[in-house]
Amino acid sequence: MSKSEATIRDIAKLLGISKSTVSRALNNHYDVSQETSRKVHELAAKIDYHPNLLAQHLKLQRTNTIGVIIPETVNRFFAKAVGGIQQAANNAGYNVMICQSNETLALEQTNLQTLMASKVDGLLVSVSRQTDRSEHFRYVIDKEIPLVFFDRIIEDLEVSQVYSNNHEICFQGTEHLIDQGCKRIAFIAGPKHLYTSRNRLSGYVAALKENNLPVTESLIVHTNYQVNDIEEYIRYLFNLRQKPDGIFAINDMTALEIMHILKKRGLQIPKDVAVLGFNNETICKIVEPTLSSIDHPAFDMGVAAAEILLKQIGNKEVFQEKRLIKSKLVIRESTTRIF
Amino acid sequence: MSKSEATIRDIAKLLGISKSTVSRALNNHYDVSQETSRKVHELAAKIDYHPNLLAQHLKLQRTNTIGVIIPETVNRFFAKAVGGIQQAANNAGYNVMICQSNETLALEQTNLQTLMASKVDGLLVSVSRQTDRSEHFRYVIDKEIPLVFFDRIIEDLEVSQVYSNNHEICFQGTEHLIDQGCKRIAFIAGPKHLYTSRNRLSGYVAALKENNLPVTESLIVHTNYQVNDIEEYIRYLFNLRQKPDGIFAINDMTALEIMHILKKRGLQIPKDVAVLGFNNETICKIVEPTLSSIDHPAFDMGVAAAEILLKQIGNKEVFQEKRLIKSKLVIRESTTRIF
DNA sequence: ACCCGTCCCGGGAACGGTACCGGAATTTTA
DNA sequence: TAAAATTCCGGTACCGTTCCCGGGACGGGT
Repeated sequence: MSKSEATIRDIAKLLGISKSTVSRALNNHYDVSQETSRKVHELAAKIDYHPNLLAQHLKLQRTNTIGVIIPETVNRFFAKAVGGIQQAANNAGYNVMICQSNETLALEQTNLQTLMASKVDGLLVSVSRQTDRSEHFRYVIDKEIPLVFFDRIIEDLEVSQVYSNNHEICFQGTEHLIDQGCKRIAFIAGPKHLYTSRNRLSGYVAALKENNLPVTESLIVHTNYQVNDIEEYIRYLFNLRQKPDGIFAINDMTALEIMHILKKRGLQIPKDVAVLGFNNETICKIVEPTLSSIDHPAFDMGVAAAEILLKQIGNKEVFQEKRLIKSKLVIRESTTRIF
Repeated sequence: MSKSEATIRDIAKLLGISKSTVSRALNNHYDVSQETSRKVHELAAKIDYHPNLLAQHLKLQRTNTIGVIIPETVNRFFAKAVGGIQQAANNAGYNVMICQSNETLALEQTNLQTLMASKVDGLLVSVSRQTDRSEHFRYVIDKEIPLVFFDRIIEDLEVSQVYSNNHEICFQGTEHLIDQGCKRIAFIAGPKHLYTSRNRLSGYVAALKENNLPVTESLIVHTNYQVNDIEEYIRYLFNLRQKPDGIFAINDMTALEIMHILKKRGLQIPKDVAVLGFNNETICKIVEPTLSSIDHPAFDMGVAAAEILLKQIGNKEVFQEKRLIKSKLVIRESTTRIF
């Protein structure tokens, strides 16, 4: 008895009415008398009836769930973004199904398949660092399933996107380092083809040019967001004839590791080398010296992405919205060389 | 045409056979000739047929998805655990639906409702820090839905659980501090009624008693995993007549903040005060001094929990499995006072 | 007395699959 | 050559909803 759930026709039978009437009553439709409606609701509560969402979704052809594909939950940026997505979705009565691509294209593709097979009403994605093609997303677009990219977007697809001012903020960050007297600024960049890292790098380059500093290829290091080979990069950088006096790192973890290595080498921060991170995690405030960073509003981006997607799911006419969520430069001790 | 998906009866019509045959062919059942099976598969591939999981699940009365309720994804422990869960689940052909309770009982309860309404095949949960009752879980158990707790478990429920040696490892950690010559060890504990923090605290107390040290109430501080009031706790601790010479903190973030505050106060670590963290995050290795910590195997716990749950979903006879995943003490500079 | 609205309600067809069961066609066995 | 077994397939019910459509009851207007 506790095995099989109560259904709408159990209520119908018990009340001696038809299941269509019960359905209408439960959905507070017209064409049902106050009296029967009350009886239905009472009985439903009594026998602990819960509608079977599977059946409902099959019939209604929508699932009230949105699918999310992110590279990794252990990446704090995405963990926070997921928080924002869930908040916005839940407020609108939607559920969220999260998949991780583990930064691989293959998993991203299969994630897409399973989410589509699950008939999600829309998709939120931030691509993996391997993703250098977009056919799988075109497929989604062809099927007219609402799709919104956030943070790591693909530009040449005609879909909505939530992005941040990567170029501008890195321009600003680099200029800040220049203002502090840095002449040779190294840039620890992300994977080359990734939207975010490409634009961040271009911001750095633009700032150098704007300030008549040479753009030195050897000072630009491309990483793949792994932490393990940082030590080697640093060794390389500080074996150059002219060593860097400032480092702009792609994320805070990398920046912290760099600071650690520099300190071991007897270098002072920010006196000998200024270090600027990215993401502005809480750790920045409680490290020695405190780490300047770029505040990258993950939660807000998640909220924005979800909002746009939900709007898109509501309206059937397709539209494209590109929303900018600005990052901000947060200056702390690690880049303060002028008092 | 691209709007409505191809169905099993489209294939049937096109091939002039019945949909039951198509269904059998697609599922590689018996009772269908090689010839027709081939034709069905070819056509399915050609018209890009994908089975509608909603319909399948409704008919089959199972969804191949497991529900997960965790306090927060931004908590790295749970982010990692989710990684393990997803890996194990995907390997077994299961999907994962993740919900966050945001550390509140209310959200935990509604999460449970939505997951059950979605007809997940089983549930994996780590309770919120507010959770001090278990009725909502009893409800799940009554419905005979497989349920496995991990890390933050509820002991008095007869369900499977994956836990770690909280008591033992904190005993060991505390004894390590004692071995390093600490006489007055403060313990920054978590919420009182939480399984993990309760047992960690008891391990600390047991170690003190075992080593004939007094258990001083004023050295035990209960936090709620928020970071903001740490400064006040430290001020309190170091205003005591006899100040602590060792601190065992509930997590690494707290430990780091404590180190930061102590350094600002001119205290040396580990000379004046030894500090021991919990979770062994990567940051421990790149901070000054490097932070000793407890390695708490999140990923493995996630894998174990998922494995047990899947086994439970497979077998219909209910059973209870309690699996221990051991934490390990990792000693670094912050607690090394004897050379 | 008839017609027409309004108010409720029930029957039944979907949604897209799966599975039981029965039966026709073909092959094997007696 | 007839009976039995095997192979393959179709019809149909069902999973639990929603919704369209038709219709009965009742009342008021002509």
